[in-house]
Amino acid sequence: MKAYLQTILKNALDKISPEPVETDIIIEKPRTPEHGDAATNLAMTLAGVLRMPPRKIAEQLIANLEYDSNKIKDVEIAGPGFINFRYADNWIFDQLGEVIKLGSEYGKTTGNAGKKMQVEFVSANPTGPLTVGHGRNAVLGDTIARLLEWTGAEVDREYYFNNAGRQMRVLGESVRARYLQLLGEEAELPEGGYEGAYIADIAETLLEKHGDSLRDSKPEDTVFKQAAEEAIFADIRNTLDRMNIRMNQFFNENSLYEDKSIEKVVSRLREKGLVYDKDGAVWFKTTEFGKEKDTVLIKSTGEPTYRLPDIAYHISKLDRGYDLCIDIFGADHIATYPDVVSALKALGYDTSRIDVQVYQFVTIVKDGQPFKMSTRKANFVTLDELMNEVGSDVTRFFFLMRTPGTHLEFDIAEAKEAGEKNPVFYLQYAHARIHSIMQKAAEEYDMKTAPDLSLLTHESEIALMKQVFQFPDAITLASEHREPHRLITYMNEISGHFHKFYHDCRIMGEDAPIARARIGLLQATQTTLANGLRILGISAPEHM
RNA sequence: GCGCCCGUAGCUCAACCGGAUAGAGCAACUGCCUUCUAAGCAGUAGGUUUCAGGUUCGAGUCCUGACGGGCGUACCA
Repeated sequence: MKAYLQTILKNALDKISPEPVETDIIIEKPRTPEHGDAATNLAMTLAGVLRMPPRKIAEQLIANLEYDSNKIKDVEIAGPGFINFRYADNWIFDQLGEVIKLGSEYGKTTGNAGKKMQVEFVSANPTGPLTVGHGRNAVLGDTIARLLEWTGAEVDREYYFNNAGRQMRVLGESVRARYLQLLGEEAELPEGGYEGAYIADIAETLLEKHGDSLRDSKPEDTVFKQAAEEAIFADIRNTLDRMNIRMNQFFNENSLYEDKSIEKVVSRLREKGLVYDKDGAVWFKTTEFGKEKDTVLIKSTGEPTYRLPDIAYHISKLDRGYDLCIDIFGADHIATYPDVVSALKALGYDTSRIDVQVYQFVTIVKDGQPFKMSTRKANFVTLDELMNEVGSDVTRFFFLMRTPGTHLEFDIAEAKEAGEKNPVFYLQYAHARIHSIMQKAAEEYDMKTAPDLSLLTHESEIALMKQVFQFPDAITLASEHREPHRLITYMNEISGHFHKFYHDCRIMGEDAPIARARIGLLQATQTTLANGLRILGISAPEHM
């Protein structure tokens, strides 16, 4: 419908304008029902270009507007120059029939059909369990991937990690210390070691597996680190699994060293004259790209900084042929990606294929106080703990319901108490209620007969139908902005319209034709709710 | 110091490239279950969108400055 309105408006515009006008035609759903079902501000945006008052332009547009009366019932000028449209009844009923027919496919669009995309997210190094601090990243990345899938794209979910750095070395040494302690030896955690109880657990399984044969091990022996990495990754995968997140690939930073891509990046940049040696280190001329200082790529110790593998990693992504690569980054990475983009651009890559989404940090509030988390010091609330308390639906919903760009306050106590008050239940309850009615109705009415949907004339029925039709637009909007909360806003609205309808209109006890028509509307609504919840990765329960 | 992000009801947050009367939930108050799930519905109250200017037909949204908060600004990741 949106596209249809844009087309007929464009045609009308071509007729009244002496010269072709290039402009985006914006169709919005007005806030208040009195302003119709759809509206455009086209006449107002054109006032400057055409040098005419907006209302005058609107009049001419309408005079030249050719539309199908089976789709549009009414067009009017309102306010300072808005053009408001009202949908024809026939169109509404036809659409509802379509929704019922499409079922679990309803809402899928083709905007990104044929495109291969990748979302990289979580990407926490395996030094400890996933905490609520990782939660926002994990849920945003997965849901954005789902949204893109619904717009037709083929999407890979990738987890990037590094198991070779100093962090991991300290992790291994921490496990070794705990292992020796279990053997009764005097052993201390290394400087900055990991204090969490999970380290001792890993040491214990090593003891069961190897007995005391590792007593004479050296700190640099990798058996401890490997055991830790395996155990922690198993834990992380399990946590992600509980949240309905399944990665397609875990990408090890180390492979970029093994296949020499790191070296190649440096030599390629050097060829371009963007790299030089100074004080034993290798520098990247970021001043060429407007930065105040150049940046070190390889330290004088010979160890690269994280930027270098980051560049090589993004080259790998682009070389793998993705049309679009989305990075989900916390605000702490905000300063790093411009260097990556600069390097890629300098090497001739099309950086429009890279899309960095930065979300703001979550402030954890515990016992009424801001709570600073540290994996090393084992000051954290894990996602598993949170899910044990409130389940994965509430966990996902909580991280999705707010704009990624604003700070989010996460009060542990509040989340745990959420229980019946949680807004996710508002959506799920609507779904469960419909299921319950449908079951009862199936006993009473013949569900096989085709419903006469034109019997749906109640104010609440009309409002609900129109809300159902907004679903594909809501998905498109959320996926284009990479903002899942926009879909949640929509889901809240449709749930509200359903609950109102439920209150105003009955099924059971009504005459068969009207009951049958309402069941059709319920079916479409339930489909929409179920599909929306599926995109959000939240269950659509049949009973509550 | 400099850069990026944020500031909306008592609290947590919406507001679709700048559009019509800034909306929800929680908390408070008032009604609605002998009838399909009251985890619901209807209503009342709550706002100088942090502040001061500017841009224009129109600003919560864009620009400048101030104030407040977060994050960067490493040969840490």
